[in-house]
Amino acid sequence: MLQVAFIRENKDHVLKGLAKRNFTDASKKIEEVLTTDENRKTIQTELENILAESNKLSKEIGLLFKSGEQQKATLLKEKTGQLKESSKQLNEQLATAQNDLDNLLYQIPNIPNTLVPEGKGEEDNEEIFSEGDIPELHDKALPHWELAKKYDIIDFELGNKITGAGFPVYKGKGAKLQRALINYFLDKNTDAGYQEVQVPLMVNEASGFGTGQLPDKEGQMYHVTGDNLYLIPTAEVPVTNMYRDVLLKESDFPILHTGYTPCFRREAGSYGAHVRGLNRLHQFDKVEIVRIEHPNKSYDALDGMVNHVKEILQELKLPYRILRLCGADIGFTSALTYDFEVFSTAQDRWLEISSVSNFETFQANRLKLRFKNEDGKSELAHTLNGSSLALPRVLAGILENYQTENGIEIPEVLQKYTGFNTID
RNA sequence: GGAGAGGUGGCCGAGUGGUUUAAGGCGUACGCUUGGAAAGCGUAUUUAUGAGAAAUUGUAACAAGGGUUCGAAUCCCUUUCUCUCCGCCA
Repeated sequence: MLQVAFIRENKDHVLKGLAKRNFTDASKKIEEVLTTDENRKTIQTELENILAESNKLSKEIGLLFKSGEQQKATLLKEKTGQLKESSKQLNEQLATAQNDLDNLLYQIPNIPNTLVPEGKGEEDNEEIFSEGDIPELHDKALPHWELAKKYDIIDFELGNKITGAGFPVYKGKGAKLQRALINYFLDKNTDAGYQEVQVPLMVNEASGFGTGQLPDKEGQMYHVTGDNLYLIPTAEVPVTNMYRDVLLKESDFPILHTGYTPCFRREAGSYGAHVRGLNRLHQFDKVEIVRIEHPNKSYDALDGMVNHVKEILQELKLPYRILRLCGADIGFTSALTYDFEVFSTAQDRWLEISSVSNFETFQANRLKLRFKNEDGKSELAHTLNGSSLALPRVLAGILENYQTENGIEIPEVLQKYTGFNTID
């Protein structure tokens, strides 16, 4: 969530940013925010004056009682009674104004970085890099869901029976390949300085709110109503929330974490060929990297994360490209996002396998994640995160791109983790 | 899940209705002292937000939320977390 002070002081910049996102009625919304905030301030000042007055009187009454001047005290009591009445009213008004303001602010997305291209949809995302040869597959090449069946390594029907669509069962070498990928990713990340953490897979409301899933996007998460908890849609939520309500020192930067978790997403409304096989699941595994950075360093950190993910894909020898998401496609909370897509040769399409973003202070403001700067003042930190990587689509990419007529080769870098070189 | 006891500042710990943002201690910072260090002495040491050029100052916060009262860390209610005992359990 943006800070009102920021909106007030950078109105033009905010409006331009919202225009890039094709945000409708931006200037109307922003005006509404500002007037609501002014209103809130006026009420608050008035309330505080009344409270100051009544605090003063209360002290006097206390002194009068002590010195036995009951009558005078009783007189003053009547006065405070009136003050109390008006402070009650003002309090209600203040709560309403604050609530109105919050509701407005929740609707306003993060302001995109200047690098973010204009655009109307995902077709306007800017490809900034691509690498890896797209293999020439043999005539009988199959999409991964058929390979999975042929070699009996992923069973989608079994998942349907146990839970429902989107909850596959990985078997034998499929399960082992998945575990190998997780270990490989975690090792790469910890080697690069990210501290490994294991975090809860369910979070409370405050955490969902902190990273921006709540209040608007609760439909994407599974809600455990009995205990009012949510299954995490990504490790970003619990990992970033480790730093909710935290006041850091400058020397604490940079903070780097990596964590492996299953992720749960309802994906309501998705259907068709795009959700076939491993393309889109309700439960999937992901290794995440999260950084908390000084505002001056966050864009260097973002580049560092992009390069890190690049290195992993190079080692896996998968054909991939990097997109800089345009204003229409970038997430609500992000200021700049790079998507990594791996080419799924047998499907002839790109699959998103990582999304690396800088949220600047957008999450930190909600999280109350601050640090003491050189002047001794507290300032919001920057939060960043990215996938390194999302497992199912990497798996799909490997199965499809590494298939031969005799079986599926295992990328060399993974062989020491799997203990086998082919699936056949 | 049942019964009981608790939650106070960076930490320990006092405080059961009235100049208490909160004694005392520890820690930390600065100064004095010292050849240097320790000890000692002195000073400082929460956050958010409003006003002010600044010194300063208003308001709020003693787990969270609500209530009683002129006045709440202190009394009442709800929620939550921790500890002890019992139950269940990988």
